[in-house]
Amino acid sequence: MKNEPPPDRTELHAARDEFVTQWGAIGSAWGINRTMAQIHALLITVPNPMTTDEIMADLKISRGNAHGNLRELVSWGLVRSVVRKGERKEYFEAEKDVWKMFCIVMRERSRRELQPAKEVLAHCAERTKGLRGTEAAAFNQQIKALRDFLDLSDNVIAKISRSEQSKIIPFALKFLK
Amino acid sequence: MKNEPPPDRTELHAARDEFVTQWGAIGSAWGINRTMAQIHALLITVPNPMTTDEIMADLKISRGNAHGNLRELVSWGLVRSVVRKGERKEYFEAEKDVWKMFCIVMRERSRRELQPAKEVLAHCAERTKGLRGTEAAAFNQQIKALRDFLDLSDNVIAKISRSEQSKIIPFALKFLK
DNA sequence: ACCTTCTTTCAGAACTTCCTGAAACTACAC
DNA sequence: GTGTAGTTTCAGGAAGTTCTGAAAGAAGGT
Repeated sequence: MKNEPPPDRTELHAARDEFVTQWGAIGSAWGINRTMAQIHALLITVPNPMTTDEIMADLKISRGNAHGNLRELVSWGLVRSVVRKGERKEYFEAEKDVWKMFCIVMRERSRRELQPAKEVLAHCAERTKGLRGTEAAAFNQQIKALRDFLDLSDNVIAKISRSEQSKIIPFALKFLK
Repeated sequence: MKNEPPPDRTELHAARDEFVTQWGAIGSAWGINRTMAQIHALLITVPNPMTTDEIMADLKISRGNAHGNLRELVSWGLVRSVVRKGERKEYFEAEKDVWKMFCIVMRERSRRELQPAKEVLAHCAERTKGLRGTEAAAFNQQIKALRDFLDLSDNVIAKISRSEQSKIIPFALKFLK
């Protein structure tokens, strides 16, 4: 019941493997754990939800590794855990819509990295705002420029990711150039 | 000639130190080497170009470390080296315009990370395009969605960073939401 | 209560990335 | 050529990150 020989299964499997491997490498460059990127790559190109054990076997990784990274992906909202009725095992499936993936990542990165950055800047501005002298003025101005920029980024991300549709960007693109 | 006592130099210096430290930490989260982020933070908040030795002393880092990261910043285009006539030392100064910084970073990351990703996807699409079966079809479709998304991103980055002015974004922002 | 299946945790190992300090190199001046 | 000021390189070590495997913890079934 599990093995009607599917056409070109081997080649498809190999291609997916390549994608998973390479995607992991690319993830690293963006500050994302390699295994996490691999699990994600696997789940978005696979037709059905997978269990921890299947993922372990497929990627040849340990239980602890698979477990931790799956939790992380779930906490980002990129992966959901699904339970099939009558089964105790937990299955995992990824959000496959590329646009939604993008919005999730932007929202999360904004929350996790832009906000802290803004606080740092606010604090620096606070402690130097009373200082006199041209050097202090220049420092303050630079900090302000950075703050304004981050506020703007925040805004863009919020707006883009609220409008849950991909048509917006090609549309807005027309106004640029 | 070097030490007219500047107002609040100490507090300003401390605030800059805080900024440098924290910015380094934030850089890490974005896949950027901590020291590189710190040197950059230092150079964008300092009034005059600095030498390698001054940077080493300020950040308490080794010559090799300072040297390598300065080269890297120069190769990104975020820092320029300037030579003062009659002096043999090399001075470094950062691009301070936040908008230009942003464009540089986007262009570089696109070149260094988006392009490789696109090649990976192109190759995966190539090897599976002839396969039959619904699973292969789904795989192909997903790869295509990713490619389209990266192409779009490329476009956005190219257009935004070509129009060398920050007014564009707030303007385009009006059309969203 | 006990067994089975699945999940979670975590100490230490493996790996990767980054940094240091010293030596080699370059270029100019005398 | 010798000296001096500055730059570049790199082997080895330190620090940081990720992974493993085993053990402990749920949760349900009989």
